[in-house]
Amino acid sequence: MPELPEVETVRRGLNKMIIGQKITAIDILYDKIIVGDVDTFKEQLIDATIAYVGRRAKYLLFNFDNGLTMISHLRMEGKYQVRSKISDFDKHVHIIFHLSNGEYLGYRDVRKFGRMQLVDTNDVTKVKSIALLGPEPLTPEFTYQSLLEGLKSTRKTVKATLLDQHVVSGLGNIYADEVLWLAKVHPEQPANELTTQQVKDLHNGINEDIKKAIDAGGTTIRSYVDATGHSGEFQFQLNVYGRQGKPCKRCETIIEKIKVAGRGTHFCPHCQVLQS
DNA sequence: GTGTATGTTACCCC
DNA sequence: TGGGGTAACATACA
Repeated sequence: MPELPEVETVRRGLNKMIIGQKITAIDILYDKIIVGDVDTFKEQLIDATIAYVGRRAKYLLFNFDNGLTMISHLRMEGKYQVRSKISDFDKHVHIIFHLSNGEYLGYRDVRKFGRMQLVDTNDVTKVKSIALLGPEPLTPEFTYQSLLEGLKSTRKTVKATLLDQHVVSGLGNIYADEVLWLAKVHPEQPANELTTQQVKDLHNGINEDIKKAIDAGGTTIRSYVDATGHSGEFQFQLNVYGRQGKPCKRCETIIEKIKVAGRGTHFCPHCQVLQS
């Protein structure tokens, strides 16, 4: 599913394909994707030109030359596609942007969970969902100290805390399991009980894993492809996610799968021991 | 038909 | 109150 590395890969693909294109028309086939008034959304984007696609955590930021930004979250299965004919889109494409070069940018979302919201570019950081995000990996703001403070402030399980976008943003279920394995931390360990060394290992592991995943173009587990239609390659480097029943790559103990914070959670019962 | 999958928000409850 | 748990969103697939 799209977590930070997948969204970053989509962003890069979009920037190669649609920069400088003007929106000439928009077809909205499923209203609930759009946050706010659908007609206003259309009116404000017609004749606007796409200047640059940015990103904050898992949010794509389509910046237009008229001072507006479209905040787009892919949630579980959202994806963007560029096609030369509308008939090239299937029934799961709910929003179609007509571009000035004659091509079409489609938003496909089987589950319809994704959302798009149009705001003034100057106000993007004031939008609640963006404003409350914690620092993201690979930025100067994501420090050992910031992670330590986020973990120390709660008795929630460390896994739930890593998934909490206010502590560190951009991680989802796959990378949360991966970094816990890297740092040898049990997913159900209360966040405020981690040792200094474990927090350091988590901080390093998050940065390194996210960087490797971006370099690999993200992880394709179920359906993820980037804006150019390519799969990611990081699934071949996963250490625990989806490996239940298989031997741990460090110690050969069989990887287990349990439920933590309502999510499927994979860990090595030998490397990742619950400490009391 | 049933259970499971994932991200985020809403909401109930102790 | 904070926070834990879970439903809801909508669909595909084993």
